[in-house]
Amino acid sequence: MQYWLMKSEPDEVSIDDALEASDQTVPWTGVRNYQARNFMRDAMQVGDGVLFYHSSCPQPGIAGVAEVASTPYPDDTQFDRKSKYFDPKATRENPRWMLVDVKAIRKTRLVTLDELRSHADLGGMQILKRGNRLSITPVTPDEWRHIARLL
DNA sequence: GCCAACGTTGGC
DNA sequence: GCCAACGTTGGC
Repeated sequence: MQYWLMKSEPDEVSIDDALEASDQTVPWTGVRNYQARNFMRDAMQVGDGVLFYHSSCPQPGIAGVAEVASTPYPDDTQFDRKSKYFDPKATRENPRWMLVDVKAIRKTRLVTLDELRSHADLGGMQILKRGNRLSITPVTPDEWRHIARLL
């Protein structure tokens, strides 16, 4: 069992959108970074805990709790010419981008970046590091427990 | 909209 | 394999 923080732009998929989806589950489409892909493809297990993070919005922060709900499979948007996530170098035989399904468990109060920064125990979180851009990052069990108490 | 940080691309 | 140029991310 591992823990993860996954960023989503609420304009695209918010925690509310995920909760309203069928089975409260959404495919985590659009990741086009190899490190983030590798986490989904190689490291995630069904049932892993997920902090659902809202980014690129007026109030960035942790907005909900979710879990990994599938094994990895190809991200369909890479094959769709009309999608902004289309990748001309990807083929069905040789997909480049893999994803997992994420099942929303519950919406939480918004734990903002400022609040996260105010907790010394969370100082090591990747999301708080300068220049961090990775949309999926591992969360340690200690960080998970600490954040769970804030929610 | 700005811009620092960082990933990717491609010429060499 | 280096590295400059370019593109993207994401908080502010």
